[in-house]
Amino acid sequence: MTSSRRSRDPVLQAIAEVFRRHGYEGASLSRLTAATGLGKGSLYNFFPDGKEQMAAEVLAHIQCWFEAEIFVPLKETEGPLTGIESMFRSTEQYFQSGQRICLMGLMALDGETPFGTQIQAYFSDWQAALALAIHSSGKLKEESTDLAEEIVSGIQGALVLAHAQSDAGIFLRRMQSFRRRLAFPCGELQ
Amino acid sequence: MTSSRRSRDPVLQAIAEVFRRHGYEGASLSRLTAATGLGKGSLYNFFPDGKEQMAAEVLAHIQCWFEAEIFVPLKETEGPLTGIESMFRSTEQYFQSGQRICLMGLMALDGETPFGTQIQAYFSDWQAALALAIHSSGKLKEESTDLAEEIVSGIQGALVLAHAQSDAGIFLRRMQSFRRRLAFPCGELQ
DNA sequence: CCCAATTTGTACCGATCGGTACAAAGAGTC
DNA sequence: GACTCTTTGTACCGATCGGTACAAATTGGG
Repeated sequence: MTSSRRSRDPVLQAIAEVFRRHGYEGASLSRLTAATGLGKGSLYNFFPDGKEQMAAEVLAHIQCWFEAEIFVPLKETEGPLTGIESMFRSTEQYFQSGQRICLMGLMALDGETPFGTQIQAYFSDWQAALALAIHSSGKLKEESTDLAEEIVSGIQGALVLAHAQSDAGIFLRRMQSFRRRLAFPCGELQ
Repeated sequence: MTSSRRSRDPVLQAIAEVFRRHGYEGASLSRLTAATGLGKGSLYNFFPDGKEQMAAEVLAHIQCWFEAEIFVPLKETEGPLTGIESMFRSTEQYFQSGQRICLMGLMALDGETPFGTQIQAYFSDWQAALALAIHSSGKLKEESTDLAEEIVSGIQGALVLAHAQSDAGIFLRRMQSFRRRLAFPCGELQ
């Protein structure tokens, strides 16, 4: 039991990578067994409900990671910009400077999956936490939610474009642009 | 022969919708026959090379549409903002105010498809045309390409977020935000 | 060391995958 | 109406799909 908990994490990460590369329908059991190094027997021992459970747990794992590493710092850090800057840094690191894809975004586009609510929660949590941080950095409430929407969606778009062009620079440039946008004290630019 | 050309377009559109909803791997022949109303025989008569040819022609069709309806107006319209505003309007219409997904963006994320160059061309054509229009509206060259990158990627992100939240308002709000961003005369906001 | 519980590999299931073969049906031409 | 040429439906192909059954191997606690 303890060993199952111990080994669950790397397995989940390998599975996540398969979903990222092939989408939900493209993540076949043969690819999943190859990526994890586990046979079907082990895989169905860990995830009795099959592919759907694997995807659900991967998404929950991702949500958890972002909650701990990004949303909480956004909401709790006292210094107004330190939480936001830590978000940018963690985001750049997580997405490997734009070379890695956001599984939540991919599954959102894929549609027809039973994970709509998980995906919805991920994005609204992110936007809410960021809006709060921006607001507490001195901007108006309205402008803060608008900027948060712009940045959260902008990150997704930057990942799409960076992957389409195989150019991680696009992602990093967009992130710098968001930083610049937040650095200005007030709302004179809308 | 003439009838084959005549009926090819609506068939392509039905196929495109299947790819949009299910991705490349999820677009099974059974779904494609159901969506087009054609049997396998007819489908392979139109597209002898099967699914790959269907996807390639769908992407080419999309590229063509954008070229004619968006990129050319962007490059040719004399009035600086009329071309850009027409892009926003056509984009909103094409993506049905954010309820429809960008197949190019989806395929870009899906990866592992043999359409990388087509997707790359689509996005770089769009960005180049938009950058030129922005530049000719009076902004600096550098700022123009940056703004074009921001807007093209921002549109993709807006589509992702709008679909994730099932809220077309997100897409329309982002588009309005881009309009505002371009309305300001110069680059004092960076 | 033994025993119970877990973990693993393998064989197998029906269904569906993308794709082919081919004969019947239509359509246009003379 | 006989002749092509295209379009269509149907049956079929091997491969792979997601998932199950189950016995062998492994593991951990006593």
